Amino acid sequence: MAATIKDVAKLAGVAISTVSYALNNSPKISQATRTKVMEAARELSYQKNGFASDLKRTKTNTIALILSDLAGPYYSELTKGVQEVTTAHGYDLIACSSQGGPQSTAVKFLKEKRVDAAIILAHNISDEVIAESARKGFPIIILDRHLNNDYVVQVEVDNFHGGYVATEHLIQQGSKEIAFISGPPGSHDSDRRYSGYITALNEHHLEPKPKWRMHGDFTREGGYRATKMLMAQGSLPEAVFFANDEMAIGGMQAFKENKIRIPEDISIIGFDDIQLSEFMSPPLTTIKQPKYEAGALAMHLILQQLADEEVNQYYKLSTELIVRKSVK
Amino acid sequence: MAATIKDVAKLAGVAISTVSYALNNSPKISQATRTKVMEAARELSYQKNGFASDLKRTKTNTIALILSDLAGPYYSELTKGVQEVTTAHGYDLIACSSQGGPQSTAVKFLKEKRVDAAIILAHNISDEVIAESARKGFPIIILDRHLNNDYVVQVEVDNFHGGYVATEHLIQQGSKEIAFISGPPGSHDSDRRYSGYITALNEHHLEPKPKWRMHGDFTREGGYRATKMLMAQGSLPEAVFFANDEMAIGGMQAFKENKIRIPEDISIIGFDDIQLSEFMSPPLTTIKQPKYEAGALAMHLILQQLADEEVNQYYKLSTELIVRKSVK
DNA sequence: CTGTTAGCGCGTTCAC
DNA sequence: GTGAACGCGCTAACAG
Repeated sequence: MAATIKDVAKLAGVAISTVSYALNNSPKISQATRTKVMEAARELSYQKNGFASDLKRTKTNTIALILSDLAGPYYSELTKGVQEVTTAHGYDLIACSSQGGPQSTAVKFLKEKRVDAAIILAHNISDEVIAESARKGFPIIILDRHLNNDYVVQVEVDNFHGGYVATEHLIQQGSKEIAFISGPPGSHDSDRRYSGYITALNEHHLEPKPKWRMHGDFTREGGYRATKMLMAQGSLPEAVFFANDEMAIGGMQAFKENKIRIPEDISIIGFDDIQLSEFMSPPLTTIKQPKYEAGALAMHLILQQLADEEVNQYYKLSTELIVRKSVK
Repeated sequence: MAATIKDVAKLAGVAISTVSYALNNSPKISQATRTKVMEAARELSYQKNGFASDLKRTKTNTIALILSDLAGPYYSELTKGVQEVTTAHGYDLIACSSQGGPQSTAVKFLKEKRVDAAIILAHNISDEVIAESARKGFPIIILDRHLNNDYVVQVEVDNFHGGYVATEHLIQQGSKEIAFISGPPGSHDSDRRYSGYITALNEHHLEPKPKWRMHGDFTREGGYRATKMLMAQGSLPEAVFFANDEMAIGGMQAFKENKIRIPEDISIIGFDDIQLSEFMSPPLTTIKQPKYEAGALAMHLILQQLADEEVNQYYKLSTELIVRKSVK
């Protein structure tokens, strides 16, 4: 059905290679021939098969942004950073999801050399898969974990410091009993934020209590459930540090249902500074991540590596406390 | 650097075709040989080149979801609908952006046969590009426009009826002077909503006034600017129908800055029911689109077409009025 | 100079 | 279980 280069050659009455040269603007071809070829191509509405040329060129010119869930509340600022740099340098960008584990689209693209590089922000992709895919000439940037691999570069937000600052802020504002709602088990980001929390408590000689630690999973429902469990314990902490904003929003919902007022009865702080935060009532105090910068940096690092330049293996970006109204 | 099937064949001491069969679990290969091959593959950490096999198979097994902006506030419910159906049927899904016009990743993937089908929700892709890409055996579903083409199927939300219901609701609640803030020029969705608005006005013998019509562009800033312009006219309408929620949110901001209270001083209604709407203060009354359903339906239609089944050329899904607190 | 021949990239699949 | 053609386009080397 669809026309191939062969058909165009036949119609134009020239050799296949001539068509290729003409269509790729090689100076070898005369204007007359070029026009003839173009016309034939138009007539057959010929479109080259992208795979065939990628195959030959062993270069796809496209970068994959791998997210745990395409539909998720993923970081649009980050995507914007990636996208802008990508486009500015003439590369193509595709986003794919790692849902489905080893069968996922993400894994397929990572392994089968379908892209020239990848940026990964997908906690549900295993370290092994990344390690297996990493190879010379195929830069991978990871945004959500540590991994020691020569071919993998890490761009990390300073989660530890963010967690520390959040907790410190709660303490400064007068809280002593501070709960922590974590992300999914094994989440590197959540763990680092927790470390910051613990460190801040320790510095102020406050004791971290196990009952003030609940597990969420970075979702709104998870935050809601964890908060309900917190309340079920009978006594309430003075403040809660949610490991991300989504969970904080779920928590606010839970508190509201139990007529617990924020910040009068309890202080709340989140992490991420997602768009919704400032629209909550009260607006959510949180830790802002430089997401746009992270995305842009990741993409820059890829470009440098594709250009065979040396880059460091590790980059850390700092966070910022955004004070709004959810902390007393 | 990277190992090819040839290397595996050499190491395993078998023919290239044998490796291919073994790796694809063909019954033609004995268990012993299969194991030998697998081992060689592992040793070389062989990964097939996805393009080569797609090329040969002339099938990619992947579907493209084309959005106007990967970073935009795109419809995550829609994506979820698409994603779930796609995954359930063993297809892969990639999302790409049409930013950059004819040079965009979206256009490249559409034209160069890099995917088996596409779902388009990207007002900045031209009808021509779609028409040029449409061909037998390459299903395209469009969610945001009309287009008469044998190879293109349309899934549309009933924008006309949504616009009608929104306006009707404002009228029922006592408004007579109703402004309409439109989307970007040429937006099919916006136009249909506008028609619904006009029809409702007419039915109630209310006259649409040009001064109550402003142009936004579906962004928050656009809604903000349009609203400022509306206010600059001196007199205010009793209600405003924003062609989407993002603009309504921008509008609310503008009203707030001018100390105009919602809904006491002016009623507001949006369109889309994006996540933020219910968190606004006051919560935004709006028209909900069945986005998940639209996505799932689009993907189902693709599967049917890939299976060579006949499908209709046009599907319409209905909208729903969500009453919250922004209308008096 | 213009345009052609031939081989390549890598994996799949048919005929033997 | 193997050899070889094939999918489609690119490009070095060569002939006109």
